[in-house]
Amino acid sequence: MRKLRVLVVDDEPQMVGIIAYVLEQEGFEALTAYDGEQALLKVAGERPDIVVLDAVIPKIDGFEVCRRIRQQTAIPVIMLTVKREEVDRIRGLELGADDYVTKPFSHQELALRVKAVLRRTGMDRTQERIVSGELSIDFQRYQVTLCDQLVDLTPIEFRLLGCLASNAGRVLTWQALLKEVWSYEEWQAGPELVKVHIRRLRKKIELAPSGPRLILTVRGVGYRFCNQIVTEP
Amino acid sequence: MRKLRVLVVDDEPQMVGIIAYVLEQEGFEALTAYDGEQALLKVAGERPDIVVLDAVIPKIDGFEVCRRIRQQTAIPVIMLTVKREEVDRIRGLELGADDYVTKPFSHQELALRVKAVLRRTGMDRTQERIVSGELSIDFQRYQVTLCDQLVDLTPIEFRLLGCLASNAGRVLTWQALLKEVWSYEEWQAGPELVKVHIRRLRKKIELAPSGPRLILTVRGVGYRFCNQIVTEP
DNA sequence: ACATCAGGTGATCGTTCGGTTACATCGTTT
DNA sequence: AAACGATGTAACCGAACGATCACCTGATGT
Repeated sequence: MRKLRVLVVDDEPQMVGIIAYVLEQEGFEALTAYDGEQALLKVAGERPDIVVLDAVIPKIDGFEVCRRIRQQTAIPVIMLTVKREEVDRIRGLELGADDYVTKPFSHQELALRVKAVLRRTGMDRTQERIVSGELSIDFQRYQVTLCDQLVDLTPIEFRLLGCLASNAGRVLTWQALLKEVWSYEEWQAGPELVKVHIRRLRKKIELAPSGPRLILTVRGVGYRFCNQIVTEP
Repeated sequence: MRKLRVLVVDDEPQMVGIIAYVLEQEGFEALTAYDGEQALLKVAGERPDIVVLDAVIPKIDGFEVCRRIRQQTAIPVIMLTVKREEVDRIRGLELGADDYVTKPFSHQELALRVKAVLRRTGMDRTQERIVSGELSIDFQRYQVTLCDQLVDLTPIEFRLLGCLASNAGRVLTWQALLKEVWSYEEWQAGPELVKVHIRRLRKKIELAPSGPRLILTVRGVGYRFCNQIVTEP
């Protein structure tokens, strides 16, 4: 499960350092930039999951940076400002920032806001458990239970299931799965690899492996994890 | 809820005073020492929960003090140095310090680091004991008992157990353990180091070392401390 | 109805990972 | 100086794991 990446932008290196440190403690990966130009470059090049952006920065100011980011991408932005009164004024500007935090702020508060924004925007992958009917996946314990019985999965099986389940409802192609689960490019292995592992996974978690109810195959496309009970014809 | 106790060591009384004040504001209890000899005596006599240690102090220098503390106890240490470049050089020295802070530092930052280290190393324990079945870990006395019998653990073994037990249920990779128990970066040692120490620890606390019930291995991932009885199919 | 193709199934083989033991090193103790 | 205990390193073994293949099954289209 990939770490979420935060781009921290501020002109004071000390502030950047502290914020980066705090967020790293909370399990994020921190990227840094010290002016508006750098910020936009890093956004384009590194594709962070969220940006924490000071309003007053050199080259291009924070508001403009925010506007451009939101114009070109869907990456959420949290803005830092000094004055509380400013917040209301800024909100009117329709910059599209997802949240505003006034300096000074507690570190806890910032971390909470970052998480909250990610959760709201649906980018949150920090989820620790997925429960779907009789099946429960615990990412912290690396444990899967089916009808309250422990199921013993290998690392790849676990990642495969995790990948499918956290995209429940969506169809994933074998190429996508290769990339997510194996970190392979599609030329590094064929669809057989995925097939075999899907098979083994089904054998372990499906009550009737030949009539799968959780991992459904969408012919010609890929596989889809389903949490709803399917009515049989 | 017991207050966590911090030993602050520096040769400048003023600096000691400031640090102590800041940490007291944050809810810690502060002890003080002004040279290396005093520091070691206080560590032995008072058993603080964490030590904040300046590099340049009389009698015995900070690095040596750090090394000795970590050799004889599991108490985490934060070192203060003047030069930022020094930090990288020192990190390589395998002193085992848990974090490094360069002067000058903001008070906020120091407090934050202290808390972070305590959280990471699992020595956070406002809780003083962890009891899991026949096993009991006493963080105040640095003692572990198994079936009411004292078990003699080395400092590393104690830290390892403490780290696993205070993250009970969560799987910790060997990289994470290296970082939290040894304060190593992952290139400084391989998985063998962790393997061997896990083995030694199991030999001492597991009733049947080959069928471990407390320290479980999750193949391909890491180790997990388990406090619940798992029903096998 | 038949050919074709995607997906399912089972077996096999080389590799990896964790457990284990033995040994080298360093500091401390006697 | 010798002995000991704690720690780190290296080598080996065996079981578990993962990749590939060969073959089967069932759907689809002409």
